[in-house]
Amino acid sequence: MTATDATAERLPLRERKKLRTRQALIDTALRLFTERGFDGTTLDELCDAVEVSKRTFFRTFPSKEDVAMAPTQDLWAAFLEELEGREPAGGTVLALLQASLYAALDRMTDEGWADRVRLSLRLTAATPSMDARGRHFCDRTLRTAVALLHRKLDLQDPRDLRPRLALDLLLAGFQCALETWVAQPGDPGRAALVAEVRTAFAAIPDALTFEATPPSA
Amino acid sequence: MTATDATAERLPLRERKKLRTRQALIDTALRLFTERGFDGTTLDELCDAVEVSKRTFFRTFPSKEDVAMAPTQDLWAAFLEELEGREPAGGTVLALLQASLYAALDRMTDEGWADRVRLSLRLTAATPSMDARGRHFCDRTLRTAVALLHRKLDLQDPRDLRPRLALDLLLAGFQCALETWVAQPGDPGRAALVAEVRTAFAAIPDALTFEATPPSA
DNA sequence: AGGGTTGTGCCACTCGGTAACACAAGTGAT
DNA sequence: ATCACTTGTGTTACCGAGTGGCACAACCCT
Repeated sequence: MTATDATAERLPLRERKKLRTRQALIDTALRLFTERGFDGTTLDELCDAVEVSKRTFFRTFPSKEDVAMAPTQDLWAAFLEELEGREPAGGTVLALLQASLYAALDRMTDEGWADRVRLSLRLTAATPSMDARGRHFCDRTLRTAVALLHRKLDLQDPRDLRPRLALDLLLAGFQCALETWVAQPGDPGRAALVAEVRTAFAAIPDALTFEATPPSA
Repeated sequence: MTATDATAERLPLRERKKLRTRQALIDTALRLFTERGFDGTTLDELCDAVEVSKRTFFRTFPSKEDVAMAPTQDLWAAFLEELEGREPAGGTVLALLQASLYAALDRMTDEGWADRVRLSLRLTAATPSMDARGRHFCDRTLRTAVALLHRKLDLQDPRDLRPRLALDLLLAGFQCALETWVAQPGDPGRAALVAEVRTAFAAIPDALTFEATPPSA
């Protein structure tokens, strides 16, 4: 319907159908989960609403949690693609990573993307099992990216922790940005998110030198 | 049997029994999960082995995953206590956090602790649902610590990201240390883990300034 | 010893997730 | 158009995690 249409214009009919039910599942899931809560919605109800069998659901998504986290997962997939496409040429690794993330954000041109991400994040914050799953996914992406960096930078020592730590910083900053963005009133769009990301990234260097002065002093 | 004995010397009989079955569940779970795999072991089998009803299991642990992650959770609880007990007095926040973690590690004096953690981590690495749950727990600890820091440092701006980022760095470094430690041959003890932590923490400043030089140059 | 409290075992149940198999729908040929 | 072939879907039956309710036993206090 909304997101994948541009890229799926001329696919075989079968594939288009699959994408349509996939998108319907995502949208309906976000709606139902938001209305009745994640645990308050059974998979059967969701499948009834979309008129799909439970079997089909699990062919499309690996778990109940994943259907509501598709929007953010798209972003991370784009991030990995961007990182893959970039060549290291001067500047810090952290800057390279940040540039990839900005580019990935720029690619999320879909109309409802920001709203879906917002719904998804609110659900994640309210649902432990979704939170857990989300962090697991994040970590898998991080590991893929670490391996990619090691390859791209041609690092001799596989135990060199610097790429890993840089990625952790990127992730931490982005998480912060997402949290403040999703807490904003109204429906701030993608641009507002990018602004938050810039703020968060700007705070990174200070985090190391941040002095622990006692409050009385 | 092993860990909580020192502190539980003279508790009411009922509490001691509870702790004993708890410890038995942890040890048996680590053994069974390691032998047959996490998914290859049903809760019924575990409960039969410990001679406890499934109902009792869920009164002791909130999920099947948690029983195998108790050792690390003990460490994080100790970390929070240490952080709570320390007063900020000069030095960076990051150093304060690192000191708390070292102190928490020093408190894990239990004989089998290192071995249990190793088993637990290997299981976690091999079991997605355990990994997810573990990261969720880590994040909850992080949030508690962030709130604690904001209170202790008497920060005016609740959106100040520096404590959060510093904690993320601490966590990232510790995760790195755990991974390399658990991959070491033999059964390195707690001291070896502390050494790995020092190495990882030493790499943190470099992560920011790490240059992305192309491999050809 | 006896009454109150608290943990435990058993039973039945819901729901997420999977396997097997039959069937319908899309695809590509003649 | 129609035929075989491939591929996605629905149905049924099932397993295992996790929960609620209730009776019962074990501990604790006096």
